[in-house]
Amino acid sequence: MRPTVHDIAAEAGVSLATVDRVLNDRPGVRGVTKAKVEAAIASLGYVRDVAAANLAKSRVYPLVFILPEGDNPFMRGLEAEVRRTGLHSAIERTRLSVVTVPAFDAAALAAAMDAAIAEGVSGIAAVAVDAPEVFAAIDRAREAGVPVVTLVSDLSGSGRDHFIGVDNIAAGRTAGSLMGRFLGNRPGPVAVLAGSMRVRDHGERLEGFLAAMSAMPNTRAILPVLEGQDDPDLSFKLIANCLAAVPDLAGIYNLGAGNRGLLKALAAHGTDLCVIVHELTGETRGALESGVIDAVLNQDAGHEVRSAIRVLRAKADGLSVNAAQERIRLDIFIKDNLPPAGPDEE
Amino acid sequence: MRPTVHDIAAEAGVSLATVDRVLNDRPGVRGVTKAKVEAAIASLGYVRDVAAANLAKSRVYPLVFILPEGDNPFMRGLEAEVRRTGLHSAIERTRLSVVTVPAFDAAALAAAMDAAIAEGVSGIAAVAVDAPEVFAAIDRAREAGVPVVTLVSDLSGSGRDHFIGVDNIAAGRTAGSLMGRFLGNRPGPVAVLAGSMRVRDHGERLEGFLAAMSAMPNTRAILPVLEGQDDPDLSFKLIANCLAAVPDLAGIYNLGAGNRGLLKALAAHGTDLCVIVHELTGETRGALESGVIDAVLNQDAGHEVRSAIRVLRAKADGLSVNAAQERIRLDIFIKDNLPPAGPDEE
DNA sequence: GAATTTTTGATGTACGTAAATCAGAAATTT
DNA sequence: AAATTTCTGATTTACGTACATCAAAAATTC
Repeated sequence: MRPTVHDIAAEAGVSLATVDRVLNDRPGVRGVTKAKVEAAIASLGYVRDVAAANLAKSRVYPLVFILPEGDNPFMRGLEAEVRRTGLHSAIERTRLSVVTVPAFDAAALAAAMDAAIAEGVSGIAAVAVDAPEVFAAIDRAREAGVPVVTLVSDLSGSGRDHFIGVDNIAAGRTAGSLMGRFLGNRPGPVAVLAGSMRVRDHGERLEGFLAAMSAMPNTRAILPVLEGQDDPDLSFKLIANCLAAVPDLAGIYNLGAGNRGLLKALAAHGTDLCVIVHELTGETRGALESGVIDAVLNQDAGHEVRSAIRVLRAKADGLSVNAAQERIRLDIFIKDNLPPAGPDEE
Repeated sequence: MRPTVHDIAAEAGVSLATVDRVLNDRPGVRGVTKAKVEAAIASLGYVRDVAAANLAKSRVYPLVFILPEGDNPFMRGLEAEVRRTGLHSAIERTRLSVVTVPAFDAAALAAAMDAAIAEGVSGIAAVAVDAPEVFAAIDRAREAGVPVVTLVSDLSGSGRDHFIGVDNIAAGRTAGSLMGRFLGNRPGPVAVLAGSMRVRDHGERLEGFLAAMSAMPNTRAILPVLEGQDDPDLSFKLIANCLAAVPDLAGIYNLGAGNRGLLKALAAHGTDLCVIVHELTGETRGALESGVIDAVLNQDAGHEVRSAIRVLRAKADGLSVNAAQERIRLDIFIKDNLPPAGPDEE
């Protein structure tokens, strides 16, 4: 049986009220007495029963997810995952809400964060935009005692409590390594399609990709990066032009979100290219199964949402987080280890 | 504010006691009344507050993990993970214990299960051995109302409530696909090292591997399976002999646990072979980083333990499980996406 | 040493549910 | 219609913690 506050009171030879004062940092306890109580806590190995405490406080945890607007399939999947999780998490005294803001709009993100703080949420998860306004908003959250985690795109150097997402440099390296090995000694250059180089994730992925490709035994030309702005039509045009202009093209790495345009261009082409992309969706899954795509790198939206909730709740309670458990892994999917289709793949 | 039992009583026009009888399936409620209460539950969207319920029941969940003895690194990692998790999970009213039994000993496993049932545990997680005794023991657990999940090695067709582990056929296929693609058009046969073909996992991995290899564009000879009994010395001898006898060997797939012997033989050889193995440990991590091993397929022990706990608790409470969340993924590691070393890698 | 302040104890209520008891009402049987 | 059985209500205690109040004790100040 785990010790309770009563056991501590008995062990320390004080009253329950005093134990309560020590446990909850209430004033009116002499240093000597406080030390006695703390010794009893330590010797009995007391751990507060969070469930009972929350019940007594009738505490709920309103958490806000701030996500970019637009038709980025990954973000929409993330949103769907939050909503789905929200249905089941009332049980755990958590109330989730989603706010969307224009993509890459630092001012809007900062405003949304301030609104959440004003509403008195107990935690914020946001896809960070790299701008001073956002740093400042995070600092304000910190002052207000509201924990903040960055989602998918980090903001290291800011006051954020935790980052939930993959290591994008490693993701790029992984793509480069697979591309190099899959191509072997087959000649021909490789094209890279990105959304925009102004986004930190994309920059990091490219960096890793180039590093891994240049470490391969046989050197291979990498064409200048195509920036498709994650727009299907523009991506289609860029890739179609590239396929026409570079007949000996050996592979394509899409490190951004615009897979739809890429796949459309490949369909018109008839492909024996090595194609590696990010994010497992219904479309990329189909292309993987049919052999158009060779590998998909993925971060699991469900895991990210659940991890964000666990971390924010732990931070709100002042508890520590299990770093190993909260690490988001980079999944490599080839057609042989595809998981059964989930509900969030369109 | 979420509705409580009091709200339901008011809504249904019955007393609190009656609501309690309906909620907990206690006898003494007429069909009409029961229907009224259930209607109220549905219309108010009542969900039982599990935390409060557990508090009231002062319920704890004693769970048993039954694992094979021996120096199988993966099993020992699993055990360490259970112990580590056990330290933190007292908070969640779960009490974990580990029982080890001789590997592949069906009678011992069945006896351990019966002992756990007799002790009144509220859930059993076991690495299943494929034998009638075990089927019978699972049935006895079922009759006693004790949920059972199989861990790592499944026993489909039995009464087990859930399987926690990877799809081993898909794992074999993945290994085969990677092997084929990494080798490209390089000639030479491939060797397969297993522990024992009498273990179901190993059989399934081989099956998947052979299927994927034969689906590759260029055919390639697969040497007869070497059975190293997961023993370092025997594995070393088998691989050393093979390397000597087959000078043009192109690759090795170890689908079992005996990586130590394999690595020792490779170290003495100086390798440009394509090597794919299972289970990320300190040794395989090092070999991956140094380039001796090309890919490691892994199932995360921490995830499996946490998943087993969640599933057993849900089953014990008669709740449903989130299948997508509980699916154990097959991780593909190459040197570029290695996670930081965890505590369970020796 | 008296007056004051600070510290401590005792006690009660609340959170949402479980579980038990006993009395009374309703339904069923005789 | 009476006796019996089956349901239902009212009430209480408990789980472990939070939080408030008031009185009593101890320490401090004057």
